[in-house]
Amino acid sequence: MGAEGHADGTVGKALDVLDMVAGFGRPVRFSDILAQADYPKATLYRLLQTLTHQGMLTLDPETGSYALGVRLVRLAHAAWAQSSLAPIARPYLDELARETGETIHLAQMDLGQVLYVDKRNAAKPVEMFAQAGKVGPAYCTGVGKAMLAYLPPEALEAALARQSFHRFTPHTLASREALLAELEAIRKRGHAWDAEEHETGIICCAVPIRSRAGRVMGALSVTSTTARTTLDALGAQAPMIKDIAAKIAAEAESWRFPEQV
Amino acid sequence: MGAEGHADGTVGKALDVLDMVAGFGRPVRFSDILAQADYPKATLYRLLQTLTHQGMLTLDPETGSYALGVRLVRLAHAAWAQSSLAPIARPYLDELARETGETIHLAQMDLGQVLYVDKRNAAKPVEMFAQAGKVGPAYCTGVGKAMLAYLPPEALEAALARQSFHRFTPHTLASREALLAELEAIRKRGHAWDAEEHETGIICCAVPIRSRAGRVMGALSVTSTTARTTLDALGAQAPMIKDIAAKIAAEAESWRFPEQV
DNA sequence: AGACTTAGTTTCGAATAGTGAAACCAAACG
DNA sequence: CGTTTGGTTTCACTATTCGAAACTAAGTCT
Repeated sequence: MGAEGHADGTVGKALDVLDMVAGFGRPVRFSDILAQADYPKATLYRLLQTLTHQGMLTLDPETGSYALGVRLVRLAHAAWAQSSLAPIARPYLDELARETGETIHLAQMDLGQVLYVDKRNAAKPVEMFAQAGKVGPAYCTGVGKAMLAYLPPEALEAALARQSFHRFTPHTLASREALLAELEAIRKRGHAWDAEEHETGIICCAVPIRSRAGRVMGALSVTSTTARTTLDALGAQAPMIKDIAAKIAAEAESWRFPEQV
Repeated sequence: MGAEGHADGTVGKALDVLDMVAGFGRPVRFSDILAQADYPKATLYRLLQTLTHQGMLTLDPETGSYALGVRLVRLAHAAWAQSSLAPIARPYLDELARETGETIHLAQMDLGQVLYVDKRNAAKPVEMFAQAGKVGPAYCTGVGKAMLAYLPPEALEAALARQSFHRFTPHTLASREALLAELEAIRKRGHAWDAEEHETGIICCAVPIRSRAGRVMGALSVTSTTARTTLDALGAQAPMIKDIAAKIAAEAESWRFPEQV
């Protein structure tokens, strides 16, 4: 029915609105949202009221503008702590950052997009969640390709359908075919490159984090610049990165079973 | 109708379930949730299905257990980045941590409870979100009392109604009257103490962060131990803490107006 | 001041979406 | 092989939600 995303039920609509408010990145007034959403005035009004009443949004009575509520932050804490990967990977990321002196990314797949879950920055020791939580494209980032390469066919298909294939740089793989060929190469090689495909001057080496059963749980990458190093030099570190990815995977898996309370 | 919390509409119920899953702090199976929630089987099932379909939950097909979804992490990132206080306060917290060498907390009020939004730890430079996002009681923490003291009457009443007044230590103010008297003292003094009221050996000095109009936006605290310092010594730093709180408030406020896009 | 937008809130009958007891299916158990 | 446990589906009933339209409260303009 709806032109876009099939928001099922009231809950879907409410979450849709929530995303919308989040998308603005600043407090928004009723009419701002009304313009963007194609829900009728009264409906939107009720939706906003419900969300506010539930603490997912807050309405500043002075300016009459909505912002994301604290309940989300609370939920988020749980989500992050629970997301099998992030808390477990923490010490390993620290280690990897220390060893390499480069920027480290930990990412997961989210509907064809890359969601950065944690990050270590060469300069600023532990800078997380100010950057982590962001989303990026899958087809032109190291972590994205590393995950795509090991996705089961149906999931890959679903993910591919959501790629924009925008050409960010001259090196961007801007077609489905080019990407598929690259994914094949990644599987052969065992790790993915980002050869300035997303941003000029930025290169990285990424490996998937996979469960023993082969399920892709996330990806880990070491990022640097062409000014500082080369792909080959980064590649020399691939075995170490893979090793750490394996450790994270192992620990993440062994976490599930002893949950008998 | 419902014995407990008045969850209005389907959205309320869905969010309720979400909280529930978050509360477990680990992947949970259908029946775990069913036991906890008092929704009928079929209803809960549909709710979970919707949430999963929406990406707020993920269902691990292997173990058949639900966990919080990535969409939540994405939303949370936005919530944190947008929560007028947290991102602005970042550099100030760093500064305060450097100056005092103690643990710093930034908190907001969430339905009568204290929600820790950011944290600096004396030992580990920047440890956030692993601790931040947690909630704690308001009546027996420094930040909690600092905020309560400056809440408008109705909000204070609502918050008080939600305090458990559990006696954590011999110093806990375990009654409404004792707390009200203390709040009065805090207003006189301009800052709040935590004199081992929540945990033995832990003391802190907290100040509210208030808008020019007087609205309580959050609170800031410096925490230490009785082994290392005394309340009086902490009190000597109160002016500096207040100063920083004022700076954060000012910057947070000046953020709203230039939003004309 | 009076007329005319603009922004947000409320109403109310019709339509839809949510409800939940009960039936059902599939494993695991004894 | 009958039974329990854990999860999914059905379906008639009804409470919720829908959304056009009416309404209120500020601004603006002339």
